[in-house]
Amino acid sequence: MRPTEKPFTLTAQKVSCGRCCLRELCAPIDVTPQQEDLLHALVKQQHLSIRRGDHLYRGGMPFHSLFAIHTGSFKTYMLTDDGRERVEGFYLSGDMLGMDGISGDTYTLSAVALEDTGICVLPFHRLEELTRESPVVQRQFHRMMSREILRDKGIMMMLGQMTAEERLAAFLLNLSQRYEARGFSATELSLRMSRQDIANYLGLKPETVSRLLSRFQDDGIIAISGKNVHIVHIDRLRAVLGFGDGIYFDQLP
Amino acid sequence: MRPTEKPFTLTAQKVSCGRCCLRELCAPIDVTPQQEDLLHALVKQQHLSIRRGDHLYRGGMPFHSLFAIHTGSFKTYMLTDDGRERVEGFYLSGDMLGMDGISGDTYTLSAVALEDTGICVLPFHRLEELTRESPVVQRQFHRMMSREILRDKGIMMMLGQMTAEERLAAFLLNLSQRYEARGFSATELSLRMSRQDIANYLGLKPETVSRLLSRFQDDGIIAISGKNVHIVHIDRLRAVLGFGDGIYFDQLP
DNA sequence: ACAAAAAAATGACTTAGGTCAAGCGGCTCT
DNA sequence: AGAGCCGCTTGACCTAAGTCATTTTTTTGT
Repeated sequence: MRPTEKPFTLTAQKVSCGRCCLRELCAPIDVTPQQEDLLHALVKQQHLSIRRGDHLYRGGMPFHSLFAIHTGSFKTYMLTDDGRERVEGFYLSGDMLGMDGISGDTYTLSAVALEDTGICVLPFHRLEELTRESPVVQRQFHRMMSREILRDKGIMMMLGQMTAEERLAAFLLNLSQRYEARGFSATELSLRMSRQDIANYLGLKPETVSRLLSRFQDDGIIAISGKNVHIVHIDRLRAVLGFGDGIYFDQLP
Repeated sequence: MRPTEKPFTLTAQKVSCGRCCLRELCAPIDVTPQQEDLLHALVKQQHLSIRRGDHLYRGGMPFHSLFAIHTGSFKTYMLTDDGRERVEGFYLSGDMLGMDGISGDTYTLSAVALEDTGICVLPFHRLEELTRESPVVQRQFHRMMSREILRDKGIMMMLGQMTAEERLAAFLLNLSQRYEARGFSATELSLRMSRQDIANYLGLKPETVSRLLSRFQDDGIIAISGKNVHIVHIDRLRAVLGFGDGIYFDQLP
């Protein structure tokens, strides 16, 4: 079932970890420089490079750490009993991975790199220690977990009541928003994931995603060239959702 | 849009709170009696009685507490921009409510009682204090939040790739499992929520839910009488999902 | 740089579930 | 207790999205 590939190893490396990889924990509030130093000390200890197609973790592996994405992007998925996969989300630089592992002793999802990536390892027991010492860091960590819950509620909303067209529009707008928050263009998207993955994530079939992308292009809303999507009329894309603006189905910063 | 009803007030009452209402925090592990006392001291402070149809909290209200359901059941929902509601979940005695409020300063969902209920209030800042003092309680709280995340991933899975028939079977089996975990019959379910709510939760239309319940009954799998469902052949209900047993789409204990 | 393989696009047709409409029955309220 | 209302059920029909099949494009490995 699982493709053979090199086993999961913690390849410690000397990679400088900018503050971006702690966006979720530090931002958006008043972590004092001192506390920030603590966080950076924590995260600076271990770094990993995960190549495109390799796994950061797999469902069933013992849980020990959370991971902050320094560069690159991941998809997470869950395996069904009959071996098919269900894509649960796409994570970009600054996002935190691994929270699905906290409740048990093992990770529940699997995380696979969509491109060559650099990630920071946060040993969970160290993070817990730190949150016991600093109420501010504690609160920030709790916010982070709660945000993941909200994110999921948003996706449930989408899967529960949006049409295929609305889902795809919401997906593109969400990506646009997140790219923008990272300082990239909000209208020039580079889709790192396959149409298959997009379809799976949105609860659709690849053919439907293909058709809809073509339709959006024919309507002049977007221009596609392979993995690159140019959003020509972001307002018309918003209009597909039937309301002006706001947050779509996934509020990750 | 919102029906007028008595405003949200913290009607402190003298209700004895059995340990059941802290299932999520204490169970299943080794909280020492001492720590358990701390938790109970925390939770014993405030109790609420919420009548059927009344709200425990509403999206937009300032966040201050988590709530443990002592008796009764709730549904949570989110309002869409155009005022329709999306049912996010059903919560039974022992379940924890309000985690959607942690990430912001306000609750995001709304929680409405499906019957007359008794709930315990856990002021969040007190809970955070407590988790700073006790690593065991801290870990347990983190597990609880992570379990909520997993629960949502499970629902996403359902909404993303199950047929209507599978969703309804999963819903019934999930309820059965949770009733059983609370010491009730696994085969005699009393549905506290409307067909509308079930449909909305499952991403279906009420007519479809009705038809499927009738079909399950015609097939002899269940026997329905209004809100009461008797599961006649739980194995055949499991077979609808295409695999033997296990956990369905929602692992709340 | 080329060939093979995988991914994506497109068309024809099917179907699960939605929509609309009508009748039934069990609660709620006075 | 009885009237009225709302929620539930059921039927007939429709449509959005899925399925299957074919072609085109992109990616990958030598």
